[in-house]
Amino acid sequence: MLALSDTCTAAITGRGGLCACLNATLLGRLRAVAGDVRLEAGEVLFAAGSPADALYGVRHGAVMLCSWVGQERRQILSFHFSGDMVGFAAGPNHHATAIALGRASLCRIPEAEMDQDGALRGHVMGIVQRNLAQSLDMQVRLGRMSAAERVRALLVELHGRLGGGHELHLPMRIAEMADYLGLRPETVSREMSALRHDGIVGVFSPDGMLPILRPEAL
Amino acid sequence: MLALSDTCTAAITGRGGLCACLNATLLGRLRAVAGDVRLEAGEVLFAAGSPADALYGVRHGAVMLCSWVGQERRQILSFHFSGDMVGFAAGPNHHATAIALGRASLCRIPEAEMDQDGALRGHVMGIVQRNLAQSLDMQVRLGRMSAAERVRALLVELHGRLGGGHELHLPMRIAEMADYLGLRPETVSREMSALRHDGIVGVFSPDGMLPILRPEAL
DNA sequence: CGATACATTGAGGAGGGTCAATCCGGGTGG
DNA sequence: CCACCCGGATTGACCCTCCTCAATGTATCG
Repeated sequence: MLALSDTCTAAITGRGGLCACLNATLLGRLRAVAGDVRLEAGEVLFAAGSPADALYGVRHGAVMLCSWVGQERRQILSFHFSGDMVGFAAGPNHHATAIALGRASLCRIPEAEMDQDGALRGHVMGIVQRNLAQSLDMQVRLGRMSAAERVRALLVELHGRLGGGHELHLPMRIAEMADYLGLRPETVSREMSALRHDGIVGVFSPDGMLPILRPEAL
Repeated sequence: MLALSDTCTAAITGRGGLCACLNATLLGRLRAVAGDVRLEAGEVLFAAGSPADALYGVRHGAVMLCSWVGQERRQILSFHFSGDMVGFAAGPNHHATAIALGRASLCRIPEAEMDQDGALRGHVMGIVQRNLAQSLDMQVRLGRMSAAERVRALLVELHGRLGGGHELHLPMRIAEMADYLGLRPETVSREMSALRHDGIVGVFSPDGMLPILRPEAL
């Protein structure tokens, strides 16, 4: 259980994950040191302030990175799905809290492993840069887009990251979408209703399924 | 002019800049390959879509990273002052435009140089991670803070980054602060007036000087 | 079948956007 | 030396988007 499972390799190899493009030697080294983490919905992977001593690769499920202003106002900084990495920190400690959105399994790569391998570092560098680009995108949405535009942008993003098609399985609730988009749940719900009335999406079923009737209209 | 000047070294060594903590050998190598860029106010360092083939270190002056929604709505993603680095991109091309806020001078380090040195790469990695943390902070501000809180947060940030004291030299106009904070210039001006009425700051003179009367009250 | 959790919808209010007038300092030209 | 102008900051009045609060609907679970 301490080695990267085959399913992990399959999952993490896709879409620019950590293990993609690594040669057999490196992959073997990683398998040898990677730990295994399993979380239930709502469980904390790491908390803000805790030591940042490992990177995590999402095998199955989804994880979100959260930050709080006071005790009440939550901002979700990012969603991480199968194949994504979480756990980067600028300093010795995490500045945000990572929480599982549903049942999730991840592999854990100790920080120390990074220091020993140049190719690995370079690879991780690319991932961090993509995370940065993603965060800058969010700055634009939060700073300059209307509620309707933000909801559409989220659906476009998730449609792309979760593999397109005419049905989208959203692993989060309306409340999480709202806290990601800097809106209230009621506002997100209203915008979703508007998209439904325009025939762009279908009904958002409680199990997270959202039919995308006209993907191009998003 | 193609070597890092002493003033550059002095500037970039501070506060986690690129050259800080590099040993003499590395610093020498960098001096040998670093180019020199001088910009007037409003000039473009690089544009969105142009090839990302170099990193830049700000010697003097200030640079901002901008993104546009349509042709009208501008979002300023970050400000970069003396000692900061700009130019990271997730792909082969820039996703945003870098513009000088006033007269600025920078050193230019070709991308190719990165690939040849592990220590250099590791150093740059730390800088990218700090940029990411900064961007995530902005997500929180833009998503969950009121206009008053955003303006105060900006002043706290600039007060810290521009070297504290009881007077702050802001290299940008109200319009740029607004586009950074996701607000309108009128709103920023109103909040600054409120801070002035509360005796926390003084009058914002046209040359960019802002007295900070009670730094602790921010 | 009630209880709970969440989505949805409605009504009303507030924060910040929009538009416009005024102010203010600096540069220019007579 | 002064009048004029120009760009940007400031302030006011009004309005709109989104928030707030509350009621209702709906699916899941004990």
